[in-house]
Amino acid sequence: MHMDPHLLRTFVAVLDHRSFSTAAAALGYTQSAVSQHIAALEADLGTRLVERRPVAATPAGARLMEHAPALLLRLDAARADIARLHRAPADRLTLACSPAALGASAARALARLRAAAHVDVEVRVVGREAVIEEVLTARADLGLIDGVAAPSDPLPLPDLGPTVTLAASEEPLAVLFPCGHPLARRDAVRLTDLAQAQWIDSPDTAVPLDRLRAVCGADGFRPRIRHLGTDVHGLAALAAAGHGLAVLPLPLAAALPGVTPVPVRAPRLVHRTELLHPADPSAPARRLADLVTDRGPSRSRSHEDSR
Amino acid sequence: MHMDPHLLRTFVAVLDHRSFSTAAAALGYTQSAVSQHIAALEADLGTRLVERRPVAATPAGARLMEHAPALLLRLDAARADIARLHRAPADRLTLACSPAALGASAARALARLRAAAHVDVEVRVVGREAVIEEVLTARADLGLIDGVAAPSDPLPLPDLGPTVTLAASEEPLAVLFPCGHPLARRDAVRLTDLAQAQWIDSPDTAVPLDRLRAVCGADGFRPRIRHLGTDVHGLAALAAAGHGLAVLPLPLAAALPGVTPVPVRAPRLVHRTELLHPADPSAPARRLADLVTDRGPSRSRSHEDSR
DNA sequence: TAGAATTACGGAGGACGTAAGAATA
DNA sequence: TATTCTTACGTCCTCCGTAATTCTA
Repeated sequence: MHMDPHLLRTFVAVLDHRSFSTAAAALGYTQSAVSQHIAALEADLGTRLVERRPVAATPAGARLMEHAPALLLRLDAARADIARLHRAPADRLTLACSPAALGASAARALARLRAAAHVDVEVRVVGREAVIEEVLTARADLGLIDGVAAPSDPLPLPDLGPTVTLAASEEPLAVLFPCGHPLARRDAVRLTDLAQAQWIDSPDTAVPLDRLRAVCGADGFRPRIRHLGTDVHGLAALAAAGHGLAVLPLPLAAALPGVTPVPVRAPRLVHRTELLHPADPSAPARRLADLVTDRGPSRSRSHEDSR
Repeated sequence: MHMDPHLLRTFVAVLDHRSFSTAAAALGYTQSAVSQHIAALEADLGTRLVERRPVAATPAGARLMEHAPALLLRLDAARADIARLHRAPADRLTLACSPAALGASAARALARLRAAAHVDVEVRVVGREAVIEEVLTARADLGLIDGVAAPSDPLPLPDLGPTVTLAASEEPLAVLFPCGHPLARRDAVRLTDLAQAQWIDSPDTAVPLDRLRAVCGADGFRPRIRHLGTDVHGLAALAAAGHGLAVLPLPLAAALPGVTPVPVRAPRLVHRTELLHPADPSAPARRLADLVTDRGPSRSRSHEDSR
């Protein structure tokens, strides 16, 4: 009865679904049970967490929502971590991948691995958060995740537990302009000059706008339309049609039809791809990690040895 | 019954105490209950987690130990975060502080705050992990934590949830030599040259040796004796007596008796102090934060907005 | 053989479903 | 008034303590 994971799970489900009843259905509970769960949590914490009709988080509930999903994820990660110990090495390697992380170098490494080791590889392209989730919960053996950072800085990844990140590659950034756009003929642009432009918010495919805001230390980058999913070509189509701008790695952007990528000159940033793997990856996973990073058995920074 | 926090709590206690019975006493349970908790966890995860007589973690148990304490801490953090919302602003400000973080600038800021705002301040000096714990669980309003990093790099802090870090200050590093030591007359030393020297492991007071190893990318830095607690002068006494070397910030080290601090030339590192505070600090806490960092109301990097 | 963990068992309390009752759009 | 959440209540099951049992240093 004391912050039970079940309670947290239904709490999250209720806010996700904005409804007790559909949350109950999703979890296989009765509406009544869900109601009791929320009531129990609220009694335990001594505050109302959820506003009913319409269902929404109270300030306290919003606070709890900053913790609960991470807690539940880590709980699953713990279970997965232990399960991994007693699991036969799979014959197939699963790689979770954010769209812009699946660049040429990763593809080449995969090809080499399949040729050399005759390992079946499954590549699953998902959003960035999902990459982390899949690696932590062992639904994927490895993850490739992309983002922007200052050159040779690590990506700021949240709360990974005993997981290891390995730098994979850095590439220049580019802004996608529709072909024929006045700025499309420039050699380079400054992101800060474009803060007031029209942007496409494509948090899972391109660089998320809030990340741009953070990294430029500037406001702006207001989304004009929102693009969900992990389809790079769909994003390119939107950009080509003039719906707004987006930031992608230059090599990837250069291969997209209908858009002209213009390198980002300032601030000095790179598109960085990192390889995520559990603390003790399987042998083929380790193999692939070495291939992707293009170096021999290698040092990597771990997340729990810090301070 | 599904990875209940209670079970995790007793699991951690059992391994901490290396005994079911003393863990039971510490938790206010019966030995029997503890035994049942462990059995339940092991049944749930399908593996033995604890070796009995002597009590020790199995490999799977060690895995779980990489998650359980963090989970429990975050659980407490969530509760504390919510409690903070409905709590009257305290008349007293509590600052948790790692020993080497309490430098001159922090002391000055505290003095100014007391003078300007007539706020009672309680400073509690504890180990680095405890600083994080106290801030997350709202036992302290603010935390000052120190460590080494490359210049203007953030400290690598684990899993802080919705917490904000604010750069406070950077200072040169120094190695503590006993006065009269042959190297004590040098202007500067390289840490890597000293990897094979005798070291004092003082993880809570000086820079932890494993951090030195990580940051130098070198092995060595073997502990000769271990110094626990948070007493800088005790550490200095040990160093002065020639028991081994330790790394501290230069300004602090210069004020210690019996030792000669020699600046670290390479690798290019700084002693960095960061101020930790919850996402919505109380007004006096915010005030102190601004004083410590010596700038007006200020931007800060948050931990959950990443990617 | 003593100290320490496990197993057996019973009672108290918690959790969930059914169903009836309030509340709001 | 219809939908959605809450409350009431009964049943089942879980949890923990007592106490007897087994294990091992």
